[in-house]
Amino acid sequence: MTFSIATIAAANVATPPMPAPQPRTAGTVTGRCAGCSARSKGLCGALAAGDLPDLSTTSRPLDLLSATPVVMEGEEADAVFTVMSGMLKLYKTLPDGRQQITGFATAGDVIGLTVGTGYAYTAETVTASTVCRMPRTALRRLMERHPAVQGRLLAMTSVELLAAQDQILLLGCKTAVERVSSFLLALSRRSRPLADGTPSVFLPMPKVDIGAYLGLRPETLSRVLRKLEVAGAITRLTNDRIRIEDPVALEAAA
Amino acid sequence: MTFSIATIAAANVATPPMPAPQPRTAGTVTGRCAGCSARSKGLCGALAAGDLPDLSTTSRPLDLLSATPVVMEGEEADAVFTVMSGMLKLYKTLPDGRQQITGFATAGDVIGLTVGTGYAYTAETVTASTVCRMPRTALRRLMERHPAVQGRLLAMTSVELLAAQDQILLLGCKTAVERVSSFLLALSRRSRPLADGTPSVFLPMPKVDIGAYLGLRPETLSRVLRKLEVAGAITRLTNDRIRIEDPVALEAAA
DNA sequence: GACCCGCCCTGATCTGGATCAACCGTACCC
DNA sequence: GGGTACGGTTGATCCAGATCAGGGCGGGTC
Repeated sequence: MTFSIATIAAANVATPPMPAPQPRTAGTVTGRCAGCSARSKGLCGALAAGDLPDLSTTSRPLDLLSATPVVMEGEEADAVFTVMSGMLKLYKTLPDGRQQITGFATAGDVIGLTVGTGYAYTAETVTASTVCRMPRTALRRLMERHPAVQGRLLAMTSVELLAAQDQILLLGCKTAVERVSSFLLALSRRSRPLADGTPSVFLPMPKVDIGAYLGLRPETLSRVLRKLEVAGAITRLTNDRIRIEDPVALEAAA
Repeated sequence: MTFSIATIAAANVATPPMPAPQPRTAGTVTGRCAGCSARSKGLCGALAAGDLPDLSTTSRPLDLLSATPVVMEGEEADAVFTVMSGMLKLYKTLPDGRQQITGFATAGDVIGLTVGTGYAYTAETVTASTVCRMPRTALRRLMERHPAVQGRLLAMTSVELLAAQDQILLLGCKTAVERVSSFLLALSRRSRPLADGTPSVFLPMPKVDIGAYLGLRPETLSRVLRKLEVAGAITRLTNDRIRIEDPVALEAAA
């Protein structure tokens, strides 16, 4: 039986870099958020520097090993999490165990938002990650005190909705080759090119997870990647990095 | 060539009940929104009765025939529409013409919301419908004047996101029988049962549209409905109405 | 009335991706 | 080192749903 850290905060937390619970001295606490790498992203970007104490007193960073559940579908949603580093997968599960990954979360993404009382999906780290936990009550208070937070929340939710509708189009209409090509292109737009300028994508998650995101079996994904490689559209540098050789060809395939 | 009424307001508007542009007499205008059947839903539900003039002066109802486009994917998003009656389909189109319906909109739903400058999908009536048009600038002003509107917007967007994620699960994992069963159950939860108390669903849209929503061909949909009928789970009363005979069996199939 | 057209249904066949099975390379552990 | 477990790849086969084809029916028009 696994428990999510939403309810059992001590589970699966990496030992060395976890900061011990800090006293609420304003100085220390403001400094923590001020130096945060995700400071300008997520919900926190909606706040001015002067408002940081409101964040620091309620939020707490957590360093997590890979394969650690953060929130569990259906569990009571008592906190939201901002990803500071690493990558998580978000997925839904059918009663018989089939899983559909609805998205991957990286730095700046906020997970655990919900309209009801329970989380809508399970979130689990795919690499070692750092997330920042904020209780739901604190988020509510933050929204009341800072209307800009609500606006940011609306903008983020709208962007997620757009992405979800694109995914619906992908799953409902596209072939395996089109799905993989679309996926690689979408990732390459969000990542830095290699030193020589050619675009590349980093795939830290296992192939079975990419398949579960695209509605494909890992065998099919493997075959499609090989086909794209033979066609000269991509090169597989390592198991977790692909170089895009011909973005135009990929675009045509997507 | 078709044009959406977002840009050409006079096209495809039904002749008789279309109210002529009204003078801005506060009385008339407040009355229009006060008597609106969608008054408590959509964005308008976030406003108190005293604030109705803010709505009435900027919104305008439109009666539309079936198969009328309201917004077109990619077109400049200069207005949002609240559905007052009827039904619309929302869909995305691939370059080669394949279409994926992302949802159906009924009374109270708001269409045309977007984060960017262009609409994210095409919306088209499937039955004769009445929608209420509000320019985007008016919505922006309304949000500034009434913070509750923004909250309502956030709630509505979040609910849509949940629905989109459920649809991703459906398209990514489920079989044809599971998709159709899930669809019928979801609809039956939102509709009134028949006079004798048994639940039923109303399907005014053509079968090809239901298929495009569920990621199935119409032939497959037809076969699945027949199979469910033979199994005793449903009865097809007319072409556009189905009675749910055995909700438990449907639940099991979904 | 006769005709047409769009929607729906049903049967026959095809196929893209799933499934089943085997193998390989790498990481980890004793 | 050897053993083992896991992720990834490849090949062979299968099948759910797509595609192709034909026919029925109801509504609209002349």
